[in-house]
Amino acid sequence: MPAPARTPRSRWVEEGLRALAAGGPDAVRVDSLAKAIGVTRGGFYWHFEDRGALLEEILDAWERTSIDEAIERVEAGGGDAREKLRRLFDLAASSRDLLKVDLAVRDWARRDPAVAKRLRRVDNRRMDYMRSLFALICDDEDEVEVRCLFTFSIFVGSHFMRTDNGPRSRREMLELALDRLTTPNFGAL
Amino acid sequence: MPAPARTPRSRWVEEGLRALAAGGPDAVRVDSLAKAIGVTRGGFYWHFEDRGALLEEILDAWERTSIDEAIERVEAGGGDAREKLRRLFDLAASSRDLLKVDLAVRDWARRDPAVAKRLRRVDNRRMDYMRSLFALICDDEDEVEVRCLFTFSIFVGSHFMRTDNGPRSRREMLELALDRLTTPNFGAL
DNA sequence: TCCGTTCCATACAGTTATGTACGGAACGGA
DNA sequence: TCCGTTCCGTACATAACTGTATGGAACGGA
Repeated sequence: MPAPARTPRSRWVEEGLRALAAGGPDAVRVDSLAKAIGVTRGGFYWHFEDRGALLEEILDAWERTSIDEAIERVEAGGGDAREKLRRLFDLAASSRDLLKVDLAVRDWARRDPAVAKRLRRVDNRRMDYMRSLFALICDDEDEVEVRCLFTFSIFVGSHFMRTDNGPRSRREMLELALDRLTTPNFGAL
Repeated sequence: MPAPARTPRSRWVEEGLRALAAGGPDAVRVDSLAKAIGVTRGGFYWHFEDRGALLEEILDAWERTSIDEAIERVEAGGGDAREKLRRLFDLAASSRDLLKVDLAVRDWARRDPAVAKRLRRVDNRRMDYMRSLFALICDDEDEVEVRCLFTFSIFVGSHFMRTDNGPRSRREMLELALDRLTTPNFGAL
């Protein structure tokens, strides 16, 4: 019967995610993954049709863990909408590796329509979830939308910005912004 | 005396910017630039030491045009702070090519410290300029900072997001957000 | 011990890129 | 017409990577 998997399929995907996070899709090279794992490319082509097939599976893995798991974990904690938003933000900021994959995929999506389609699916689900939370905090529909946009923008944008020391530190700024965003009807014009 | 430049140095930089915008730094290949221009690589190495030298000059060009020219153009239009912010936003959203270079540089900066340093310089100058404008609109210092963060985040983040049809269109959303941000003291908590 | 499954190493062919060397071609003055 | 500047084309050496083919090695049952 089956012999144990020494370097199973998942290992290549795992190492692929690491490479993607570190250097984008162009850094996902069969050669370097093999070197990182400590084997030659021999086994790779037993598992995968070609390099493209690996990239697909990498995206599959990212898509699964980045929506389902995330929302699940936030919901599991319970609490009101404000606490959940807090937790969502902390979660997004915490798991360093997953975040880097996320950013790499975002750039990748700019030039690959198939990747863009996947990202759209993921972002829409995240946005829907956020909308449902903000709707519990404020009544006005436009207000909800604007807060979603701000929140999502800060989450994504802040990692692509390189600004240092204005009057306040980055961390302080995010805190301040978050407080604003989770305060009921602060700006119902 | 000097013969006319048929494919001058600047031509390579220009085509390099185009490639960078389209596919990131990895897409800036001496070979493909030559093909795009319609010559062989022969002349390239007369102008540049190597591929790295070209990348440096590409970044130089981006740095020059993306701060100095931008701020200059916004200031040239005159008007009050609100109008200038409006114009700043329109400008940023309009020139498609420059924007794409900007986004490519942002991703690039995540893995190259030298690029990150340049981006920091640029972003700080932009942030300083925005801060000076928002300070004319609202008094509270924290308020100014939060608005800067929101504005910059939306500018950068919205191009890395892939969300469609919430209740309102993307364009409407940005309008709505901008109105909020340029309204004096809307949320002076 | 033998067998099937799972994987690894090695060798090879092909592609695409870099950088170097060098012989010119084109062009505008003098 | 000759010359210097500015480039272009070609050939060559090298490197990095992809994918294929093939012969096994390691391992756990039966």
